[in-house]
This record gives sequence, structure tokens and C-alpha cells, in this order.
Amino acid sequence: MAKKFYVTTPIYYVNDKPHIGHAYTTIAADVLARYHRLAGEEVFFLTGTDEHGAKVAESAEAANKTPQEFCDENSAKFQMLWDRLDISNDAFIRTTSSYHQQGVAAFLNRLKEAGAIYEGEYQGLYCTGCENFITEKELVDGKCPNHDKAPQVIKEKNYFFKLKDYLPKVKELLDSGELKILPTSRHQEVLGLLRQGLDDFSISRQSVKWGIGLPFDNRQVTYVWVEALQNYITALGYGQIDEKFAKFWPADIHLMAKDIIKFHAIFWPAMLLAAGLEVPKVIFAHGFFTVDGQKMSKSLGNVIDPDALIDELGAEAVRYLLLSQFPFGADGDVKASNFVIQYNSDLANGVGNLVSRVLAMADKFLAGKTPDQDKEFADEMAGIWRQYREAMAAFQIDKAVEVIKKWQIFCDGYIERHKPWALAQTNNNQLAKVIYNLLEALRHLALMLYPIMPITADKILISLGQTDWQASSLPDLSRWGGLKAGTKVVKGEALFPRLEK
RNA sequence: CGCGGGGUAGAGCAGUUGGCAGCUCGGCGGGCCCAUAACCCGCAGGUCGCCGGUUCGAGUCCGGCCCCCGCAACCA
Repeated sequence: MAKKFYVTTPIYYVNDKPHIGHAYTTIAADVLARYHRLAGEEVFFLTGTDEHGAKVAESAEAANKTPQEFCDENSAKFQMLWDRLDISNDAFIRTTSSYHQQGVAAFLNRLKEAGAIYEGEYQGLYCTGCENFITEKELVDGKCPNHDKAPQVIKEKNYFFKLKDYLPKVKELLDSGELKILPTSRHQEVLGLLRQGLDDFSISRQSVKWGIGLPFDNRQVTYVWVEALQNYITALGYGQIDEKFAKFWPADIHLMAKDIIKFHAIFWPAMLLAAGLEVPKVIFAHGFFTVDGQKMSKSLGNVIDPDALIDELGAEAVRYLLLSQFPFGADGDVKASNFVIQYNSDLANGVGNLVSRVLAMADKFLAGKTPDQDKEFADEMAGIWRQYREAMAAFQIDKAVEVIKKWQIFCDGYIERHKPWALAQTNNNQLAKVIYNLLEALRHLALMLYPIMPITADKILISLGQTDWQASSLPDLSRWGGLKAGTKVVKGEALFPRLEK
């Protein structure tokens, strides 16, 4: 029975169109999903869109559409981007889908039965112009800045979740490592939040209409954050067909950006505990991009549009470049102008050129026929793979990229030291050895590249005559000598044509 | 004293348990000619934010200070 691996991205709020941050999270999740599939595990990779809430309803109205139409259109934008980026998600959940709504109802009923929900009163400032609650801090001169009206104080009956009852248990799980928050700096942050203390929170809204009705009181709608988190289990059929749920839950990793860590590291585990379910194993929060040292924001106009970037550099390069900018997990600064430079140095001059020169030599000196096996790098390669696997297992995608880059540089150096073009004149036995080692080295390079740049990897493997490699998994594939003597290899088109800038 | 992150070569970043400061890009000088004017070798460039402490030894541990950023306050 294969090991399972369940990886998720957050579901993205349809109120906005996809930006580079959404792409970053999703690509990272895809890399993990593809790596674990390559390793022979049974993978479930989930992403989707979060579609309820007052804001969506407002945006829909402003666009003169029904909320459902608005959601359909915006959700499709995310799906289209993921298609362009070759994201290999196994499911795409939409919170407006009926199976999600049914799963949410089942979950909330369970919380209610467990005694984790009580009725309370929510008091807030309500702006009739907004038709929504606003916070005191949003007020300008005591008035709603959008409508220039003073808000009313309204008391609304709400249902609350007994968060406080479950906090000690959450703390325990964090301390024991059963629930891991990564990177460790985020773990500290969560501990800080717990130290500050948190209150029970409201799980419903009376004033909001666009949402999922509470199963035990249909005058109220489930607070959007509460039902959004449940996507991770409803997508597995929780509350309906429990087969997938039994197989894949708990999640091996919830991936997200650092801004929503509180919901995932505290609220979500607490709700799961209340419902008697297992908590996820790892919550991984990566950092934010700054662009030229500044926060990315619409008002500054420095937002990087993923579609434009793909148009310029191609999906494969975008995947690679985003993940190799800075350590996965940390914040990092990005210079838009740097993408082209790095494309040229890493991809065109690096991987692309290496593949090109090796295949050209195999073709020119040996008529494209793979020579007899040589084992010069058998041990070396095993060591490289160990580093690669360790990096991936620790979710250090940037380190995995580093391992690949080092191997590519090593291969370029190997060529220079042995000068196959000279050997072709003097020593055919030695030439055959060197070319075999290079071709086989390329096969390993492609395999390591696969999670990050799947199309490129496949192109390289096809050039090496490896057409059915996907039928095997890593333990076999990563063994030295997979390339058989006599295999025909062909030089293809340049993988990454150099960009003039 | 709200919480958290960070200040290391011109730029962007690594530095696991304290043990000679590293990587990539860029700059400069050589080499090579298989390759996408790509590749390889070498060189230059750093008071590791500041002050103090612990130690045989501190970028790394402790205390204080300065500066930047994120969250709290619709964004991954």
C-alpha cells in the first residue's frame, strides 16, 4: 500500500483576480505534489476558490451581476491560470458547490452536538450604507468613510464557537510537535498569539445573505472564514462519501502565506478537535514578496501580473524563477528586472545550454547512440539524491533547486576537464565513458527538475529516449545506470532560448 | 513596553549544535571552441546595524540601543 500525501493551498477569495502571490503558493504546492507522486506516493492535491461573504456580494452588485455569476467568472480565472502553469491539482473546490455546503452542514452539526457552539450576542457598529459591520478603526471622524454616515450600534444574535475550551489542547499539540508550524519563526508567532489570549469567535452572521445557512438556524449564515477552512475536509467528501476522507485525512501539509496563519494554526485545529477529528500534520506559511523593497499593492501599482510574466518567460520559467528567488518560507525581495537576468543565467546558460551541448556531442561524436555503461558517478549521484530528498522532505524547495543547480554546474565542469571534443580525436574508449556519464547525468538532472519544471523535464527525458519513465518511481529511477547502452538520443529544440533584454 | 520578522561584498540571499566569512548575479583578467556569443579557471570587493557581556574563540549565545518591514487594519 503506497504512502499517502495530502497537500492543500488556501482557497483563494474570488473577490480579487489571481496575482503573483496566489501563483507562488500554488506552484509550491504543485512541486510538493509532483515530488511525492514521483516518489511513488498516492497524492491528493487540493486548491480552489472561496466564494461567499458580504464582499463578494458587494462586488457582484457593483459589477451588475448575481453573486453566482460573479463567482463563476472569477473562479474560472483561477482555474485558467492554473492550467497555464500546469498545476496538477486533483480537485478544485468551490465553496458554492453543493458537496461543500453539505459537508459544512455536517461539520457544524457535529460541533453543535459536541456542545462547542453556544448562542451569544455580537455587538458592533453597523453602517446602513455598507449594509455591513465596520470596525471602530475604520471610522473617520466617527463616520463611515465610504458613506459619510455615522454607524448605528447594533446587537445581533450570533452563534459562537468555544475556542477557549480547546486552546490548551492546541497548545499541547504544538508543544509535542503533533501539529507542526513551519518555518519555526511562525511557530514562535503562534505561541505569541496564544500567550496574548484569544476569545471565542462568532461563527455566523445575521446581516450577511451570501453564504451557507446554519443547519440549525437558517436565519443565520455561516461566517465565511469558518466554512472556508472546512474545504480541506469537504473536498474529501466529509459528511457524505467518507472513503476518500478516511484515506487522506489528516492533511500532510496546509500551505499558505503568513497572513492567514492564525486561522490555520489555531482556529482550524480547535474546530477539528471539537469535532473529534485529527488535526493536520504541518501548517507551512511562506513569506511575502516585496517588489524593489516595497510591499506589493494595487495602490502602488507594482503588482506583478502572473499572466504577463508567463507571456514573457513561459510557464516553466515562471515556476522556476518564483521558487528560486529566496528560501521557501521567508520573505524576499524581487526585482522584476531580475527575472530576465536569472532566466538567462540559470535556464538558458545553465540547464538549457548543458542539455544542448551534451546531446550535440553525443550526436556529433557517437551518432546519437548511447555508449556502454560507466559507473564513475554512481556514488556521487546517490549523495546528490539524498540531499535532494532531504530538501524536499523538509519543504525546502529552494534548497532542492540549489542541489539541481550544483549538479548542472558540476556537469559543465566535468565537460571542461575531459574535453570530449579532444578525446574524439585521440581516445574513443575514454570518450564513450565521458559521454555515457554525461547522458546519464542529464537523466538524473531531468528527474530532479521534474517537480519544478515538469514539461522541461519530460522534454529532456524524451530526448534521452525515456518515453515511459513515468511508469516507474524514484527508488528505481534514481539508481545510476537507468540509461541503457544503445539507446538513441536526439538533440531537440533549445529548451530556454536566450532572451535579449 | 501590542505581536512577529529582519539588518552579512555593488545587487539579491545562505550561514545547522559558537571553530579560518559563503552562494548566485554583476565587475575585472585569463582559458576553451562541444554548446543557446553559451561554458571553465582566477581576481577584486565585507568594521557580519551599533555598544557591552559570556568564552581559548561570537555572524552564531546573553543584555541594551538604532534602523527597516509585516500583522493587528479586505491582499498569497
